[in-house]
Amino acid sequence: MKPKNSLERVLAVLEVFSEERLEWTPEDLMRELGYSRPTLYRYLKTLKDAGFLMSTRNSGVTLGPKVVEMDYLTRRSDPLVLLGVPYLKQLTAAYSCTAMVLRWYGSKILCVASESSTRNPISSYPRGRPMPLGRGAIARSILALLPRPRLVPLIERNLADLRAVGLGDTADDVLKSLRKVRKAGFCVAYGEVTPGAVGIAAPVVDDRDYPVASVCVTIAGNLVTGAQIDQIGAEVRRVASQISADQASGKP
Amino acid sequence: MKPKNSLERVLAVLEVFSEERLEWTPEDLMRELGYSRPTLYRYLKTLKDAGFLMSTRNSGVTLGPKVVEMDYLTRRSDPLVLLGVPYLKQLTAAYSCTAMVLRWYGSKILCVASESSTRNPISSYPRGRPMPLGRGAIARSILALLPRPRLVPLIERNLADLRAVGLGDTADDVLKSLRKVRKAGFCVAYGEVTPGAVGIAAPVVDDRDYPVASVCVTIAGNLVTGAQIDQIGAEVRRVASQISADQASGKP
DNA sequence: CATCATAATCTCATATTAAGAGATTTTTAT
DNA sequence: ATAAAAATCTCTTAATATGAGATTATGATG
Repeated sequence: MKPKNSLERVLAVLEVFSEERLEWTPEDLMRELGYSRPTLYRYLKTLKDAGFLMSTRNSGVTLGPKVVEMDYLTRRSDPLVLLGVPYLKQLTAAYSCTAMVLRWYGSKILCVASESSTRNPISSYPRGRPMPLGRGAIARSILALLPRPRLVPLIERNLADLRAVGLGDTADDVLKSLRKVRKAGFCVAYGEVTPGAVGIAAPVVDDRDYPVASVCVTIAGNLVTGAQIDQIGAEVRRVASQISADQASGKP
Repeated sequence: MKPKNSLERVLAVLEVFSEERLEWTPEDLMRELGYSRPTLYRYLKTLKDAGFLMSTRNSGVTLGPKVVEMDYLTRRSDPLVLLGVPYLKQLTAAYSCTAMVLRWYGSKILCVASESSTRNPISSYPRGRPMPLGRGAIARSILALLPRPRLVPLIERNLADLRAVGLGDTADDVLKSLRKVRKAGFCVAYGEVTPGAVGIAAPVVDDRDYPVASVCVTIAGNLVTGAQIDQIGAEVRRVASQISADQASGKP
């Protein structure tokens, strides 16, 4: 997993930025990445000139405006966003809720589109914030479709969380639970990510039935009955499979 | 301006994506950038693995999810966003308008934060979309503070637009107009970017009085009188200089 | 399902150029 | 004005990025 060529080494600089560490000094970067002083400064200069990084007043660096510009372009080009948003609007029109499309990439779940019809949306996962793998309907709707060899290590890495939300004590139990999710075609979770919020999610798949995203409706728990949840679930599943089909056929 | 080292050459791949061209085929990239087939594919592989690009179904590439993730981090780290948003909320609470902070970077103006208190905001420039340099209060509020040698080529490149909005016929006339803007400390424009919308903008500067951003209030023209515009202008100027001060002192 | 067309990867010799130690210059703080 | 810290420069050497062409995947089509 260690960067080999100089291309990967430059990009590795951008990898170290995280919610926990939004700003880095050259000194710390040298230590973290093991680059020599001239090399690191060369990299930083290149990345700053391209707008990926910018300097802070304390001679540190942060992510820069080029990122903002590219994200705007992503909003206009990502097929899941373009296809998804109209459906999300349908869902938020029908229910007082937050509706989202979340991408499965690397081993992360990332919100890419979000619509709300409630005054103060309860979701704490806006566009771009990675979601936990071990909690919530979204994660499970995706995990349920992963091939076993890919799935097992992920389960093991998140077993504590998965256990906490009652998916089973052992990895095998979790696998069994996920098989049920797979069969149902959607997944419901009560307050696992946000207290008081019910999550209802269904997977979006590519032409090989591999999961690429999830559609999720988040709604205040005290607003819905069990029957309504089933109804919403069916609708979310419909939307997700619709997006899957649109996507596979190159709709937009 | 041509990329020299391999670092810049990889990053140049990301530069070709624009609102006009959101998807590229390897073939077109080879032609556009002049890279050989193996080299280009090597670059694409690296960028895809890092999540900066992703493949489309027609064997093309688009910007990828890593961009989305980084933008989220940018929203949490950019001092102008962090400092600016509370002020923007003040402004939108006081008037029925859209209030924004826009960065000056490269030779572009980029919205980085935006708040609205109107039902259907009229602004067509959301976060990440570059604004034209020759039109609007925002552009002028920034141009007015640029040192002459930096400014003149920009004026010449945008003279058609600048003339169209009545800034003057020659570059010299434009310079004179900008001097007035500089003196006033804020700038007003009527429907230059969006028909029917009045833009009121003031510059944010660094500790050397170099412009780094602009604060702008956009409001429907039929909602405000001349006197109110002056009042808003004073307030926008106050906010901009407040952000400038906060920023220079490392407030957040 | 075989065949063809297109897309992507591989091989390998060579020239290019990244890298780093250490010195030097520039910037910032006091 | 002076010291401390930050950033850049120089130059040699080893490392590696490059591209022509061949090869292998992948996908489309009848």
